[in-house]
Amino acid sequence: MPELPEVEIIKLGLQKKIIGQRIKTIRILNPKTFQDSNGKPFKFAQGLRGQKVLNVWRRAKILGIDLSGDLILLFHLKMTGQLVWMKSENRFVGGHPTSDMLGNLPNSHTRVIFEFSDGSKLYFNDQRRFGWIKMSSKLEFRSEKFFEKLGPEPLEKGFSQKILKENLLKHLSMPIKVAIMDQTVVAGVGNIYASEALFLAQIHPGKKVGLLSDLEIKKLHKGIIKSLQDGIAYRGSTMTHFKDTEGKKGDFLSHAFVYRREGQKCKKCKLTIKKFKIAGRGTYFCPNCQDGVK
DNA sequence: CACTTGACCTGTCCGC
DNA sequence: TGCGGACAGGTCAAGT
Repeated sequence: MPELPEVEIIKLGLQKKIIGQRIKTIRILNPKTFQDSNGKPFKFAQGLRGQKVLNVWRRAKILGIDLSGDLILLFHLKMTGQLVWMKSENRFVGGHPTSDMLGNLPNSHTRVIFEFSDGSKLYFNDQRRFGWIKMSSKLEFRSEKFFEKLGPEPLEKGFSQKILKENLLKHLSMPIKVAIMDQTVVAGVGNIYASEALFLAQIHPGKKVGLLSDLEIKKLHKGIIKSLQDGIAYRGSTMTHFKDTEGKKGDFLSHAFVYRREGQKCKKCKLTIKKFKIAGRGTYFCPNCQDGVK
């Protein structure tokens, strides 16, 4: 599920809910999900007990929680991960869950449960079990190369056209869609927002990086930023799994130009949206609006 | 070295 | 109704 906008929505939700709370208990229902910094299942999660949540942050598609006691938790939700927060007694904020929301938790996909000092709980659910939580000390974290290779944050000032071009030029023969999903080129773009950004930039997803003009890179830079901002504004993309911290779906896909719109009319030119595969991933585009591979 | 494919998992949907 | 295959937000390691 989650690309940059979805993780951002979760970050904003958690900041409001858990900063200042202390961890009371942690239940690990799937040992593989909870790992040390080397990816080995963690055996000493009880070290978390009593630690206070100091901050919640995001880098690329990774969510971080800074704790007292020199500890850091990192979360990667991969395809189907969810972080859903509830007040005590498994009740949603705002009352009974609507059809947009989850049923009661834990469910069969709940892998880890954190309980906080006020009785609220944070459920890490993950149908496919690709997602992980890593725990390390701040000291260990600082010396880690974990984030070193990541490209720039596209919604921060450091993401200039110039940087995008420099990073793209390392991958001249790659289809542009694959290149912008490469986390070392730009951080946080995944399969949905890659298709959307390329539509906004009017570039065919299969066009080789080396064939892009400066104007196209300029439009792509804008398109990446715009699609991600819209993703956040509509509170993320839900195909089936993405939920925010209150269990609500995101609405971005009903505003998408191309993603999952195969056979439907282009919102700009009214011709038909097409789908094909690039590097094994479903890719959507408008053959009329997006420049071909010449 | 640059790039592509398969593996990791579970669930759903579609065609036969 | 059942069964096999393709596919689904991501990222590695292994292979070409």
